[in-house]
Amino acid sequence: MNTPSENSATLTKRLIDSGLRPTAQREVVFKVILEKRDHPTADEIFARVKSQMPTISLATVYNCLETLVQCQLIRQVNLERAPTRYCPNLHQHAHFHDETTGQIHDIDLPIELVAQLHHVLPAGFIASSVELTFRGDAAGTAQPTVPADCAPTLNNPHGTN
Amino acid sequence: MNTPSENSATLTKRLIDSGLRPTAQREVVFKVILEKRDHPTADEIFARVKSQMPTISLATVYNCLETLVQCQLIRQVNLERAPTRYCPNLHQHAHFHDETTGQIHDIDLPIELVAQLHHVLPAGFIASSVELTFRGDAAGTAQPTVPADCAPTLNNPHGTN
DNA sequence: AAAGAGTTTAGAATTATTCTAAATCCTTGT
DNA sequence: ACAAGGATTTAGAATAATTCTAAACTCTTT
Repeated sequence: MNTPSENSATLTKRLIDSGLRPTAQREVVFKVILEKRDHPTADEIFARVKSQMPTISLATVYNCLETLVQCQLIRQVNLERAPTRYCPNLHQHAHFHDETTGQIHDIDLPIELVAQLHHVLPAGFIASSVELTFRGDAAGTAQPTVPADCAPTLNNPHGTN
Repeated sequence: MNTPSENSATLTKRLIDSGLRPTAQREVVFKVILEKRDHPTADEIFARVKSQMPTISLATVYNCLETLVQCQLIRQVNLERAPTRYCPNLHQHAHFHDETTGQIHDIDLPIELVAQLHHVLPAGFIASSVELTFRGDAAGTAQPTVPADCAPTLNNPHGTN
């Protein structure tokens, strides 16, 4: 488990390593994404951030998100015909999109399976990332698969479970 | 291999089975998607269709695409922050998005692997579909992985290879 | 041939995202 | 401390993709 100030320190380090500046806007955007382990859209993030920093603009939120994705602090998730969502879970995992509730669940992926996935690629194809999305119904499941208290974090990228 | 008229017959059957009407617009949209084994956007499809049916509207193309997806005659593919693409290949397969050229390649998926993917789902999660997308570089590869002449078709849904 | 459902059409509306140019904020050299 | 210069933020305009709307059209059935 890591504290907000540890996350903030990591953010600062990553930004500086990439030749970028640690700004209050980048920090608060990152913070609200980590606070809640869901998959918010840019607009949702904008709404959450505004309560803490009422003067921030939507364009800045988009800029910050782009920066955070670049620095590999968050990932981008796209579902069919829906606004882009952002995911703080950097652990290798799949997404399950519940078509009934619209909820997105993180699904753990065994490392061996990920390796196997890469083996399906013909010679010459080098994948830098894989995205696996299931669509269907999660019968009676309202809880996230990865509870917040053992979820992967910056300083513990693979989680405690 | 199947002929255009066989495809058209299948389309008609599927539509009628779903209580929908086989219309000239639906037929021509389906036809242009099958003609070229790529992953066109709605706009690209609109452009191709217009040469054969100049009066068709973009809204109709969107309507037809929705219908075809519903009838499981084509699939929808979404890449990050990019317009939706449509795929005539119904064979279980992954997509490889070449970030250098922007091209999308179909990647064959062994049936066992697909089964394994479903096994990662916790109890209660029933997936009706899976989407697997790789992102990276396809060194020097300009040919599609599934050549058109043995690609899966309506009457031969798993292809000849 | 009238009724009624399904479909198409053009254009407006909406939504998500990116662009632009001016203002502001840091950092660094002096 | 202070000016220069690059990085960042801001508001609002612009763009792109998609969906909506309402009228017209077209089948099919009576």
